[in-house]
Amino acid sequence: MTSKPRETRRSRGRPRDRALDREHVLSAAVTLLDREGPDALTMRRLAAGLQVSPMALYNHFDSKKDLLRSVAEQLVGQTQFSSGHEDWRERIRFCFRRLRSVILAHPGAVRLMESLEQAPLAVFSPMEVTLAALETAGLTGEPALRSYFLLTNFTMGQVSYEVRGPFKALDPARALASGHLRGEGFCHIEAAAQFEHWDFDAAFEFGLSTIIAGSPTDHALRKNSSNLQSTQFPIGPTPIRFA
Amino acid sequence: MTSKPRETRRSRGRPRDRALDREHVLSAAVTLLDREGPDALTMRRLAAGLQVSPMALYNHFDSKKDLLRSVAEQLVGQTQFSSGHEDWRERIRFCFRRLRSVILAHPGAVRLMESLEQAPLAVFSPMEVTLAALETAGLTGEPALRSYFLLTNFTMGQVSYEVRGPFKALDPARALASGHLRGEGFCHIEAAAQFEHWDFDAAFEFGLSTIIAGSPTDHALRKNSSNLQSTQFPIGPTPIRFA
DNA sequence: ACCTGAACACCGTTCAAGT
DNA sequence: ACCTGAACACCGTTCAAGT
Repeated sequence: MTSKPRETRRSRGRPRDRALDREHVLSAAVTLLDREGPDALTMRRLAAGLQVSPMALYNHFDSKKDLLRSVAEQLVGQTQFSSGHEDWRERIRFCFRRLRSVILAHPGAVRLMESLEQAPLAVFSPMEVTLAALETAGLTGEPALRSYFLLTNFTMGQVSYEVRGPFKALDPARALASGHLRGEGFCHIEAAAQFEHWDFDAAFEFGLSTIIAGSPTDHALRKNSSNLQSTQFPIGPTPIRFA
Repeated sequence: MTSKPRETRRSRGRPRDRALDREHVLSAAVTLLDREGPDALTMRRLAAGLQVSPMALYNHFDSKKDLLRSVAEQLVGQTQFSSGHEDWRERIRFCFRRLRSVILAHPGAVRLMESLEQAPLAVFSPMEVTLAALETAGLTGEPALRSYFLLTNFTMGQVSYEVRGPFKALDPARALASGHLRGEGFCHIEAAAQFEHWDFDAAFEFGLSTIIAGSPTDHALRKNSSNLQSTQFPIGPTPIRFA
């Protein structure tokens, strides 16, 4: 796993080639997560991959929780959420497209992040970018926080849904078998199930646009939503895709 | 744990008072989840609470996964998402307020549901209600699905954030210590941290209203968003609270 | 300071056995 | 048909010991 030889390049005489350091452990953890999923990311298997005793990890991390949080931290912490777009709307779109992209690039990271009870600090970077963008649009204080809240919760919710494979459970036969949809039937769901290919990118862009258009900015308050028609549907540039 | 004596009341002679049935196990699982959280919900502890061998549970559930999914199923399956409101907007609000409420009433259910790889069938009940409501507003097909998607992802995202205690990690000192917010500083977050009481109910209602107002219904398309000002901010009736 | 091996208290689940 | 106890292959983590 990550056979990078780890040249010990600081102060050549003494430091004793230690087998581990945080960075090395974290990169091994990410590749383990990517290859075998979040359930495989255990202290013992990670240590085995590093050819080290399980207890060696505890010299660099307080606990498994600490390690998992650090993995999440590293993933979102190394991505750039700010951009130079003039339009504050584009800055917000860029930010959340990036957030979605990092996580989709590491599908196991979704369940990992959901399992954390403390969010990693790095998630505050998108928050800062968004609040700054909204401020230039004249939106501050609690209303701005609510818009940020709406954006981030929608994004994380969609990504979570997306990574799980959305309609895996949408088999009408299964739905029929259970008695849960008794009252209202489920004819609309049956109709919906016919969309066999669901365009997540478009759904995501729709969500962003809807939320941005719905933010009570100065602009929106003064001109009585003159550009509603144009900001509601535009799909914009295609979202960032990872290689 | 749930000392209900379980009168065996069907066909009095024969059926042998079996120690367990699905319903009994599930109710014990819910109380265990509520009292000690999702991590405590193990097969062994659940069995111990029921004074039964761990393996006895496997006569009623295929696996732990099956049991956990059934717990989620029971929680959201027993709530009524449809209502008789005339306004389709109110029907949608009612539906998602209910969804939020059930889950908030069992905070451990958030991590539980996030840990499932297959969603329980019962989550399709809100879907059916929403698609039906949107249809009366003239919205069908893929646009309707997108609006549903936006609503449910926002709701689940907010609930998840809400249950975790949102600003637990928003200590500016911690944020300063890490180098992650180097580029842009984090003055906006610092300002935001001053809101020491965050109104989740209001944030949720704002989200619902924004999404509903942003749905491209017949109505919105014909009248050029005449009621935008009034539908964007209204908080509406107070959300459902559980006893 | 960093790593190890043995040990402890837990997991989910298989299996053979009981009724 | 339903339940049990013993056993297996795993966990995270403590601890005493090595260098």
